[in-house]
Amino acid sequence: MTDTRSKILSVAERMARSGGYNGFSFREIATSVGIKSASVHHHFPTKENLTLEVARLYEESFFAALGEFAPPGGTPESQLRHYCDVFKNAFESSGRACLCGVLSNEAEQLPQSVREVIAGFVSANISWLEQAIKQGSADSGYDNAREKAELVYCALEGAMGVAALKQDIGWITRVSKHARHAALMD
Amino acid sequence: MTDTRSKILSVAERMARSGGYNGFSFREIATSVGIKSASVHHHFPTKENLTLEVARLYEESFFAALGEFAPPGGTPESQLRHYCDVFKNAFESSGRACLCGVLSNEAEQLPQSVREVIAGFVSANISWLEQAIKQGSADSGYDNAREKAELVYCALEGAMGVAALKQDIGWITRVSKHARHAALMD
DNA sequence: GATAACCTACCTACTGATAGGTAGAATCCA
DNA sequence: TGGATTCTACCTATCAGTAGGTAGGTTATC
Repeated sequence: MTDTRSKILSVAERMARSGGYNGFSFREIATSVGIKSASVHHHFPTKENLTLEVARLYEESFFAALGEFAPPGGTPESQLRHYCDVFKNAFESSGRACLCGVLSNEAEQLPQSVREVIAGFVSANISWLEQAIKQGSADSGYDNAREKAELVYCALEGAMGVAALKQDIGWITRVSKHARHAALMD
Repeated sequence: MTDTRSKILSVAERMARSGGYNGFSFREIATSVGIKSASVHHHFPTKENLTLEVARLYEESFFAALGEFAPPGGTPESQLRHYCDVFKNAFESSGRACLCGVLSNEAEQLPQSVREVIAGFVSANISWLEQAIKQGSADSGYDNAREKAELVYCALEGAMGVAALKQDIGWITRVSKHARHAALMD
């Protein structure tokens, strides 16, 4: 709502994507925003609270970019291309991996509420992809759509990690291409 | 060498795989081993030092399980299956993701030396896979071997993350199957 | 005059790291 | 052989710095 509030969320997202849950602090966020850490607590009482909000907004804007449902007009090809581009853009605009991918790798030490949001993000992605792959094929032409959706999602999350490590978007481009191909062939 | 030293390394690996670089501390390790944190510093002067050793040993034992080079006798099919099984076993025996996958997602905040070891792990994996996919095909039957290797690696790292998040090995099984299929088709 | 947004000042707990010491085993040398 | 020395593996105690979080005061806005 407030300008400060959204600045906090934006800085927190950036920091969480670069170092995970344990990789950011109220003090760092405060410094970056230009306020004191106590003021961050005014907007978000606890770290769990803040992280939850960051994760929810991330998912929201991710699916806003994606379109809540796969647009009914497109071919599976065009939809998968669109899906991969959302990931690619997420990396391109930040040089960082997917927030949910990063947090997944700390799952064991995450507050349960955060873990649940992350798990929801994964499920929503798989559903979107499954629908996109199935679309327009009443026949059994695209079998195993759900498993193929899992492949595409996992491949992209993995590629985001490597791309962030090597600071090379090529990994996303190449892995996207082959993952799409795999999802649509048989 | 010493029993204590290897206990420290073992505990550190477990903790790093469950929470990343910022997810473990000298004190936690010490408590788990049954000594004091100063004694951990006796064996490993700095955290960078300790993490470096953990990462090197992880890579070493990973490739020991894999076989330094793809065994010349096997078919690409059998070799890829073997590769996927190494990942699957790594999850099965610990319920945790790949150390290098976890650390990749903190790359930005990692000491450079550690980042380099992780990057080396990725490269070694791609080389192994590329060789396995190419093997026995002097013709152009297996084109784009390197890019397919990247797909397999990224898919598996992604699947390890989701499997750890959901505590469900099925993700690794299913993604492995489709990634292998994608790498060998065309 | 409320309410929101921010501050100073502080707390407890924990971080990686260091200083300095001790018990005991190994090594050296007359 | 036996005393002196050195090394290993740990210890206690402490450091400065940072973590998340809180109490209570100030300022600005409606």
